[in-house]
Amino acid sequence: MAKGGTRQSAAEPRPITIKDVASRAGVGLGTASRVLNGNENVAPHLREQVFKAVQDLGYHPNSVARSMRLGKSYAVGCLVTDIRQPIAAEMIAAAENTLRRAGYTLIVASTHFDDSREAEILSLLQNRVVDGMLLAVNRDNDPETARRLAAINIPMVLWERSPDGGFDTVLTEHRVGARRATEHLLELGHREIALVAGHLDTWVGREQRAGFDAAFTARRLEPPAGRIFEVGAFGARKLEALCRVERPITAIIANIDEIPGILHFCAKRGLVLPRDMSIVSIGDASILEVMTPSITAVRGNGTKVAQLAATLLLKKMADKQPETASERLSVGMQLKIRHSTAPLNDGGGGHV
Amino acid sequence: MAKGGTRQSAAEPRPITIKDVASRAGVGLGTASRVLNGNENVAPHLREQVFKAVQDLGYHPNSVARSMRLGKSYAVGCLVTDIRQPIAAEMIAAAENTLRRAGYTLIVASTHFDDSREAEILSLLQNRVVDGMLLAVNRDNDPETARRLAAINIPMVLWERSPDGGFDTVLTEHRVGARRATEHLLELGHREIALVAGHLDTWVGREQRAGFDAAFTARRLEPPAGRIFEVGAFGARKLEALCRVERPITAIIANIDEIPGILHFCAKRGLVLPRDMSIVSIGDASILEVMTPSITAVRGNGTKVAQLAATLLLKKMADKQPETASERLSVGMQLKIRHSTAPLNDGGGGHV
DNA sequence: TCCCCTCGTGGAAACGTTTCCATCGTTAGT
DNA sequence: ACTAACGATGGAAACGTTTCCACGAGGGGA
Repeated sequence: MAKGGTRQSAAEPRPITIKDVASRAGVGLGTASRVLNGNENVAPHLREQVFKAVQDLGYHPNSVARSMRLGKSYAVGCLVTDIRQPIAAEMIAAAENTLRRAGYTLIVASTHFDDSREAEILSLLQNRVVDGMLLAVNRDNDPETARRLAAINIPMVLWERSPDGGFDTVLTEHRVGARRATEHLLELGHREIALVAGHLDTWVGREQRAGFDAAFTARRLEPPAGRIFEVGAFGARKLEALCRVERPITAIIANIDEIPGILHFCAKRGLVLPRDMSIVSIGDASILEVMTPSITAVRGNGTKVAQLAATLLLKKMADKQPETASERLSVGMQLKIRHSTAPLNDGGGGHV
Repeated sequence: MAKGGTRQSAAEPRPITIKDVASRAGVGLGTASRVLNGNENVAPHLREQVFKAVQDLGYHPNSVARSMRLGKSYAVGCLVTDIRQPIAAEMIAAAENTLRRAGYTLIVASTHFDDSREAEILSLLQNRVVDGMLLAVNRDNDPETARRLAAINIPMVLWERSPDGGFDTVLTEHRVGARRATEHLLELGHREIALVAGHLDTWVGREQRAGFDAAFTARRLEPPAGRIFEVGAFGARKLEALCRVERPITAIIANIDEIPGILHFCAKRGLVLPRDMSIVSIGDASILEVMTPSITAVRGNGTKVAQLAATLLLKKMADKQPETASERLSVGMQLKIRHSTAPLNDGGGGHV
């Protein structure tokens, strides 16, 4: 119908630019820009006029244009496996906090264990949409990913990933954590201990296994064979099998995500904690404290890790010369002994 | 020392632009741009040459420049109160998923209950750094915030916030959820029920109270006075008081965040669940299923809420005419009856 | 008194992209 | 065979900002 109508009449209002501000304030572009950026060398009355024009027009600077001119986006990317993991959320929150204070915004992305997404996100990076990157993707033995990472030439800090790649890394002492958990159980007399740890192709998973083994070998004990599993590749069937073998397990060290399933299994099978089974969680949460029985756990400090990582990233981004050597920071773990672990019960097992 | 050294020698490598690609491919800028944007009207051999040049040079388009030219950033902001709340993380994950599929990235920010941060973030918006916004900030009775929101003229969808403001909203039926939880307890014979709900200045909190009251009044019962609390403003002391009054409470409906504290209190005081106290959680988690006893809960569906919100936002962003009326979508809640709720025990209370 | 330096100011240039416009070559139709 | 039309192509313009450069005024020192 209105095909021939005046197009101008329905035109959207043109956004207000710094030019509008300058002309309204009766000054040049340069002066307007200087005022807005806090440059001192401007006459006070002109400064006033510019501020008034900004008020009158409701001007908001276009930060995309600013980014373009400056070659900086003031955005930091953060790539995690899954935001829904409480530890990831904790770290994101802490990183965001630190970064925001420095004027950066955080762009969050999840890979959800999908490598193609990881590649997609990493390519976003190279589009310069971010000035730096926090990476918590954990598969670190994939040569393709490593190659891609090495090809990125923006500041980047890795979380919980092998520090051997020459990148800046911030990590939790998972090896020490796992070792301490294991030692705790060994001291209680347990020998038949199962470990449900991170994936083998992640640094975290390997460290956990190393700590587990170290606790045994330091006592001249043989680490139990066939008792080590990956998260996800574990469940009631595996547990059932472990309870049916000649020397059934009496203790489990498991990632916090696996704890609900394990408790469920124990309850169903009539195993009473900690009498028939001792359990240590890798990773802590307030709910573990108030369960019956409360669950012994090794706890990291995701907030601290993230703060360190963010601070390190800020440093790297501020650094003009990217020649400085890569840094490696680590944060300890703490064993919280509660009531899900008890001395080994020599009795005839937990069959009801 | 090297003050007078040749500056050029140490110059950082100039980024590769589309101009470089064009000249290397022996074509004009326009052609290069057309190839990269999938425009069909380009001779196949030129297309080849351009792709080859891209490969050779390792060219990555600068998306900031692209945003600037297009007036679109392909970024969506997401403002939540606290990423660490599992429900928030769930929603962020789902929203990110949906948005990424449409080519958008998600910028996440937390207010941490700090209004000044909220303002700060909202002003970021107006800098056009995002094309749309998902808002889950929940204080909705603050006139200042409402004014600011109304002043923003980019597409925006609100989560779990009063739908009366004329904005597009997606929300969970918290009123129904609270009502169902309350009815469940009433049917079990409980009358002295405490409610620990969201803040009064949030839509969620008000809806929860309304549902709670509605369950009572529908049965011609008087809603209990002095038994309704806000999350955070609750704790062992309040609980203690509620157990010491003339008619002590026999059941609690509480936000999932408060459940650990409540369980802790009950354990310490020797109250056995569900004999001495029935508990319903508002919000669900897998851990609630496997606790002893397992915890009855009303569960929402954050994923669905977020998907709806993201889809709605995409629609709004694609819409040229922002004249369409505001929409309101809602997602139901479900009561999961487990073992933390039981018929009222008429006995003499739970003192051990 | 003249010159030089400094400080404040305005405007052009540049950032890297997309799009529009003009041009050129080719093909088809009369 | 000539013209008209159309499709492919190259390059200028524009997006909104910051920065650099040039210029002018004013003041102080010689």
